[in-house]
Parts: sequence; C-alpha cells; structure tokens
Amino acid sequence: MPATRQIKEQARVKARILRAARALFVKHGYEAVSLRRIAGAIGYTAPALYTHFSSKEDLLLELCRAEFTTFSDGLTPLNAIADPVVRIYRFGEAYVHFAVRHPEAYRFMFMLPVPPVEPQPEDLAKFDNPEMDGYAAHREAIAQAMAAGDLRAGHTDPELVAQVLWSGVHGLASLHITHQNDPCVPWRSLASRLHTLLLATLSGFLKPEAESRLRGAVGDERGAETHA
Amino acid sequence: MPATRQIKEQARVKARILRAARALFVKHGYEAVSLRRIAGAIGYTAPALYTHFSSKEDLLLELCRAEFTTFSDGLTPLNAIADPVVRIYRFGEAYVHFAVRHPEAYRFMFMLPVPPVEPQPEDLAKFDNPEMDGYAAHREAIAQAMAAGDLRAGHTDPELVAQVLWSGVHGLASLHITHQNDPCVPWRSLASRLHTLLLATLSGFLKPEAESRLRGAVGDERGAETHA
DNA sequence: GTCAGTCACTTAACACTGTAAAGCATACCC
DNA sequence: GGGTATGCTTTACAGTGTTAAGTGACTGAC
Repeated sequence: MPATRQIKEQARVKARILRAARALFVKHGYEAVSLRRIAGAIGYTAPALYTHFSSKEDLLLELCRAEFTTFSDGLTPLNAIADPVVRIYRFGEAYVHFAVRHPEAYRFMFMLPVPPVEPQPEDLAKFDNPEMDGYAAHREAIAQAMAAGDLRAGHTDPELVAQVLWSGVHGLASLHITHQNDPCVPWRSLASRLHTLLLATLSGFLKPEAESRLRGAVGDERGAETHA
Repeated sequence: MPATRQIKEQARVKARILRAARALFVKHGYEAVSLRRIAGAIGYTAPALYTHFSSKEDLLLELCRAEFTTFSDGLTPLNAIADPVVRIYRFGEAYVHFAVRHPEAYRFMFMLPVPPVEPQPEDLAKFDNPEMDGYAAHREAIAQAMAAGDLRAGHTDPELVAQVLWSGVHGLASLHITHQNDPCVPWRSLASRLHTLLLATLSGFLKPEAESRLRGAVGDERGAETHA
C-alpha cells in the first residue's frame, strides 16, 4: 500500500525540514535564517519547501505548534501538586525556565504579534483542556485556590487573576530574553527576580494563612535576594 | 555663516526622515516599511538616507532615542507625587498607557533584542538621572518607600524590587500588544488587568498600613474587576 | 568673479530575501 | 508497459539593505 507509505514519507520529510529549521533558529537566531538556508541544511533547494508548507510563515506556525506541545508537556507533571497555591508558584517557575532555555521558541510563541489566522481544529481540541493547555491548567489552579478560600476578598474571577499572573512571568521572561545584555540595567539574578516576583504577586492575592503555607513550601530564604 | 546653517539644514533633513519613518511605522507596522518607502515619503531615493544614517538599524536606534525622550517626558510630572507608594502606582499606569498608545514605539524600545552597541555619551548623561531616566525615577520612588518603612521586612534592595515591578507592567503591555487579538485568550479589560496587577504586586511588597494608604489614594472599587 | 572642492543627492548595481512558473525525472496506478 | 501524478530542480521576478560611481549645485578662496 504505497499510498499510505507515501503519506508517511511526506510526514518524515516535513519533520526533517522542521527539525533543520529549529536547529538553525536556535543556533543563529530567527532573523539570520532564510528558506534557502533551511533547505540547504537538508540538501534541498528553497522552492522544495513549498511542497510541504504554503509559506515561510506557515512553516513557522507549524514549528510554533510543536513548541507549544513540548511546553505543555513540561507543565503537565506539575498538575500532580496537591496544593493549588504551590502549584501556581511552580507553574510560574516552569514557565520562565522554559522561556530561558528555549528563547527562540519563546519568541515565536509569545513575543511576536499573533497572526490573524483561524485556529486549527486540532488546536481547539487541546484548548481549554487542563491536561494539554498550560494556560487552562494555570487558571484551573487559581480557581481551586479560590474555591478553597485562599484568596483575599474581592478576587472572584480566576481568568483575571490568571492573566495578571501570566503578565508577570511573561514580563520577566521576555525582558530577560531581550535585555539580558543591556548594559544600562544592573540586573539582579534571574532566580532572585523570579522568586521575588512570584512571592510578592501571590502574596498580594493570598490571605495570610495561604501565603505562609506557600512560603513554607517554596522557601523564604533571603538568599534569593543576593545581587549576583 | 553658511557652515553652521548647513548643519542646521542637515539636522532638519534628518528630522524629516525620522518623522516620515515614524509615521510609516505607526501606520503600516514595522515589517512593512522599507528604506525606499521612507525615502519616497519625503521625495528621496533610498541611498540618500545613507547620507544621514549609517544603516537602517542606526536610523531605528535614533528613532528609538527620540521615543525614549517623549516617554521620559510623560513620566516626569509624576515625580511631583509626594507619597512614593502612590507614585510607584502612577508610574506603572503611565508606563502601560504609553505602551498601548505607542505600540510600535514600545516594540522598538522594549520588545526587540537590544543591539550590542556602545551607549552614546548623551545617553549616559541622562542615565541614572531621575529627572530624565524613567527607570531611575521608578527605583528612586521605591527607595523612598523603603526609607519610609513602607515595605515588608526582607525587602532591602530597591533595584530588585524595581526590576520585579517593571517585569509586571512590561508583561502586561507587551502581551497586550502582541496578543490583544488572540481569539484563544478571553482577555479581561486592560484597565482591570492593570489595576489588579499593580494593586496585587504592590500589596505583596507593602506593609498593611502602606497598602491601605495606596488603596485609599487609587481607589479600591470592584468596578475594576468587570469583565468587559 | 571665477575656479576648485565639497556636499547632497541620483542612478546603477550587488547580494540577498520570499515566492511563482516551468521543466524534469522518478514512482505509482491501471 | 504507458499515462499520470508527485517531488524535486532550475529559472525567474519583485523586493530588500547596501555600496560605488556619477552629477549638479553651493561653498570658500584667490
């Protein structure tokens, strides 16, 4: 049955292109990678890529989808953390760590204007499923903390709180990626910024009891405030 | 004395180029603007721009410097606010408002990797001067709040607190710019996100007395939590 | 007042970019 | 085995940032 084998072969070539593209992006940065270069890396010429992708942006989108999957996969184990408040903290940590370890991927995913494109059906399947959608899992943890009465009075919208917390870690991650080497900013260590951000923001949302529960779980050592 | 008049004329042309470039950027977005287009907008051809700028990136940098000035100018009046805690809050507000009103400028300033370039002498003159450097003014306000005993125990580094608060507002602003129209995120209103972010993060840093002083000054109405 | 020189611009050209059209083999299906 | 579809190549086009050479006007000096 060569017809289906052909499809498999197509998928294999497509994966090879994506793998080559990804490697070039992390090695030389997004701006320095052209279609000819990607094609050359696997022994093809540039127009050959149009057999598998309708445009360069399409290729990028496909790559982005793959990155989202590995991103979500990294978050999934954290769902096992029982205390929702601690889980929120660990989500924030994992989020920033992913961004710092895969800066090019993170740029694609969260630092470029979202193209006005219709979401694919397979994306919508993952959407809002806490098992596969990191944002949904994060919001779910917040809703659980709310239900447990851990949040201060006045906070009744998990979505709003989720978006605010997301803003914080996204700001930390994206500033790190873009301005890490900016000589104008005497950056404190990423670890201390992350710890301080998460603890301060969560403290602002939490009741004192929940806050000290969190501090007990994640540590409250002043070592995080070292200036290295 | 035509020699000096010539210099004036040079500066005028340079300003005209920058103004045209800026207008095109805000109108069509960064990616859609080429040197030929900028030049054409003022009746020149592309290579003419090289008389005034050494490269496209140089032009962008110059534009960026100008934007920074208007950005700082908008922040300066806030230095008159006596209560440092309220001043920090207003800085955050003004920061996000600038970003939202000048998204293309903001992208240049804070969302692109900083080019590995030596800072110009005239930039260093502004640097660390709270009158002209928004970041320094922000940090100064934090230091004042610390000196006044408004912050919780354990926070002794104004720089670290400044960087954490900056992360928050930068995350809010940049996510708004890039993902405003993302159908996957049920965004709450920018105003409510901003209010919640600033209040929550500051609450995490402040002692209860200072926090309620802040809430009294900026309002604590639940109206900010509407979902519009 | 004229002549040389400088300066701001032009045109032409180069090496790229993403992408479309056309050509050409190979491998499949009947 | 012959017709056809597939997957690639070559060629080509319009556009990019940038450089080199050419041109005309204005400047400063004699």
